[in-house]
Amino acid sequence: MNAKPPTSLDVARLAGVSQATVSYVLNDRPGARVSDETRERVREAAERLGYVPHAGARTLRTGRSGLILISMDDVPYGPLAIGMLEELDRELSRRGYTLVQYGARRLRGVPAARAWAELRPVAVLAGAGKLDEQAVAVLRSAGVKAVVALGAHSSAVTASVVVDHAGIGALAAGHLIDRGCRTIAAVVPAEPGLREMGEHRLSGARRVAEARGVPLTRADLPFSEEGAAALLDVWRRVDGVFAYNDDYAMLLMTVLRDAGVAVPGDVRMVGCDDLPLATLLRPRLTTVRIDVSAMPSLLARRLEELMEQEAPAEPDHIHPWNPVLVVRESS
Amino acid sequence: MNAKPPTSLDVARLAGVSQATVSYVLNDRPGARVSDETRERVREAAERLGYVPHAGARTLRTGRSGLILISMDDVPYGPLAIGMLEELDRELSRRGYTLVQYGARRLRGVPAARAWAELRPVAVLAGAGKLDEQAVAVLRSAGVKAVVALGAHSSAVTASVVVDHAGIGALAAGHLIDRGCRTIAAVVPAEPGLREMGEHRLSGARRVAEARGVPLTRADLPFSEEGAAALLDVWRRVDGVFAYNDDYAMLLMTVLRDAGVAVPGDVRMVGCDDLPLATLLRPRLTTVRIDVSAMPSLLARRLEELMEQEAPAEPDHIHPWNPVLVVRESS
DNA sequence: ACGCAGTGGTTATACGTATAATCAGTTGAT
DNA sequence: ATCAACTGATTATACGTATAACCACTGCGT
Repeated sequence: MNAKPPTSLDVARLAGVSQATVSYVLNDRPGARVSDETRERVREAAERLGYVPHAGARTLRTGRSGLILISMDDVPYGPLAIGMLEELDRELSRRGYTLVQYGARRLRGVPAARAWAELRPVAVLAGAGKLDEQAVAVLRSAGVKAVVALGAHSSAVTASVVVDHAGIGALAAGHLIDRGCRTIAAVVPAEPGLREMGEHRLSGARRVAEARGVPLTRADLPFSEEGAAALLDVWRRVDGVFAYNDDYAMLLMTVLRDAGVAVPGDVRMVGCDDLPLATLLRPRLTTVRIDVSAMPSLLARRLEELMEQEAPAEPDHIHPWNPVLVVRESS
Repeated sequence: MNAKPPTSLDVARLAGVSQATVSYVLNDRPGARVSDETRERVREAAERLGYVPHAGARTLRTGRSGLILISMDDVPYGPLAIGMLEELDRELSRRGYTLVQYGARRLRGVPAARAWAELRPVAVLAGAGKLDEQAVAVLRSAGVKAVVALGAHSSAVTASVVVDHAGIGALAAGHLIDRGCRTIAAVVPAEPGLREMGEHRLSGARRVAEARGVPLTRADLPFSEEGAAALLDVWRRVDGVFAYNDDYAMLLMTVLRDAGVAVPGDVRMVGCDDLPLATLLRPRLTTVRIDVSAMPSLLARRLEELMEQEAPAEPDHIHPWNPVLVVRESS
C-alpha cells in the first residue's frame, strides 16, 4: 500500500532486461538498437507497474529540466491574461516544455530568483518589477537559458515582452479628438498595482493630445464612488474622458449619471479591455480591445530561440499586441 | 560566462571543508557538530559563489520534494480565487513547502496525474473533475501523500474541499422569500464551466423554496442580452430572481431595465460574489458574499496532517466558506 | 579459416545532495 | 595512566536516470 514509487529498474526486472534498455525504449532514442518484441515487453511492464519517470533524477542526469517558470503576480489577472496563459501553455507543451506558475511568495529580486533557481528551470518569465540585474545574474548562474521580463516597459538587463500601454492611450485620445472633443481627461488609477500602467497610457494620450493641440487633464482616481465624486469638477470641465479601463469607466458612468452629467452628450467616454460589461452599460461603452492572439506563439518561438542558443541574448523586446478600437455609444 | 552552476562541492572546496560539512551547515541540521568559525566560512563561500541548492538532487536523495501542485483551471479565476491562492501560498511557504500552479495542459484523469507525478510533489490539489479513481491511484503510487479535490461536491475517492453552493442558493432564496416574494426564479448558467455550480446553487434554493411553499422556476441562461431577452416571460412571471452571480445579475438588470421591468419594484434581484460592480449598479445590488478568509489556514493545516501521516486518509471534506448576505437596494 | 560489419543488448558511471558511519584529537574522571 | 565521552570534522554511499563504452553473437564475403 505504501510502497515506494516504481523505478526504471523495477520495470527492467519485470521485463527481464537491463535498466539501460528501459531508458532507451521509453525515451525511444533514435540510435538505440532494441528489437520490437523487447520494446513491447518493456512498455507493457512499465504500464503494469504504473511507472512514471522521476523528473528530478532526469534533470540531475541531463542537466536540463524542461521546466519553464512564469510568475504572473505582477501582471493583473483577468480573462485576457488567463487566455493568453492557456495558449502559451499549449504552445510550450507542444515543444516538450512544462509551464508552471510560481509566484515565489511575492518575493522579488534576488530572493525570488533563488527560489526559482532551485528548480533549475530552463526559462523564467516574470514581471519586470521582480527582475533586477542581480536577480537575472542569479538565474543565469543557475543555468537558466532564457530570462524574460513581462511589463509595461522594456528591461535594460534582459529580453522582455512589453505591453504597448502608450499605444492604447494614444488610440483612445485620438478617437476622442476625432469625435470633436476639445478638452479631455485621462484617468490614472491610484491603486499601486495599476498606477504604473496608468502612467504609460496617460503618456500616450498626452502625446497625441499635444500633437493635435488639445489640452489634457490627468485625473488620479482611486476605485471608489467617493473618489470619483470628489473629482466632479474635473469631469464637468472636459468633454472627453479616457477612463483607463472598463471597470473605471463603469465607475465614472455611474457617478456621472448620479450627478446629472450626460454621456456622451456632455462628456464622451472610452474604456479599455472590452469586458462583457461594456455592452451591458447604457450607453454601451466604447473601449479599446487588446488583441493578444498573436502573442503566445510569438513568445514561444522567441523562448525557443533563447533556450537553444548558448550566449545570453542581448536585451531586446517584442510587443505583439494590437490595440483595436471598439466604437459603441458612449463616445 | 557559461559556467555550470556551482554545487555544494564547489562551496566545500572554497571553504576548505568537505561537502558533507557544507550540507550540514547550510541546512543547519540540529545534530551537526560544526564550529562557529567553520559555519561562517561555509556561509561566506556559498554567498560568494552564489550557490543555490539543486531541488531535483535534494528530492532524489531525500525522497521528499516539498512541492505542492495546484491545478486551478477547473475553478473559475476571480479576485476571490486569486486572494485565496496568495494566502494559501503564504501559509504553505511558512511551513516550508513550495506551492506551484500546474494546469497540465488541461489534461484530466490519468494523463494529468502522470504529468504531475513526474515532479514527485508531496501534495496535489486539483479540480474534482480532473481526479478520477485511477488518477488518484497514479498519484498515490508516485508518493504523493495528500490528494485533495476542489469542487462543488465531495469526492468519493479522496479528501476534498467543497464549496457550499447549495448554501448560497438557500441563503439567497430565503432572503427573497423574507422580502415577500411569492414566486421566484433561479438562474443556471448555460456555460459549461459554470453550469454545474449553477445546479448546486439551484438545488439549495429549491430546497428552501419547497420548505416554505414558494414555487421556483429554473432559468437556463447563456451570458448574452439576447439570451436574457428570450426569457422575458420568465422574469415577468416572477417577483424575485437569484441571478447565480453578480455578472449575471448585471446582465439581467440591464435587460429588465430596457424592457421596462422595475427592480426591485416588479422583481427583486440577488447576485453573488459582491464584486465591485455590485455597488455601482442602480439600484445597488444585493448579493451573497463568500467569506473565504478562514479557508487558506484551514486547508494548510489539513494538508499538513495528510502529508505527515502515513496511511492515505479516508475521503472526507471540509467546506470552510461562509456565505453572507449583503443587502442593498435591489431586493 | 578469418576478418568485419551489423544486431541486440549489458555494464559502468556521473549528475548533486543528505546522512549514516567512522575517525582523529582533546578533555575529564577515576 | 587509562578509558570513556565529547568535539569537529571526514568518508562513503544511495537516490533514479541517461548515455558512453563495451560485449557476445550471427551472417557473410573472401
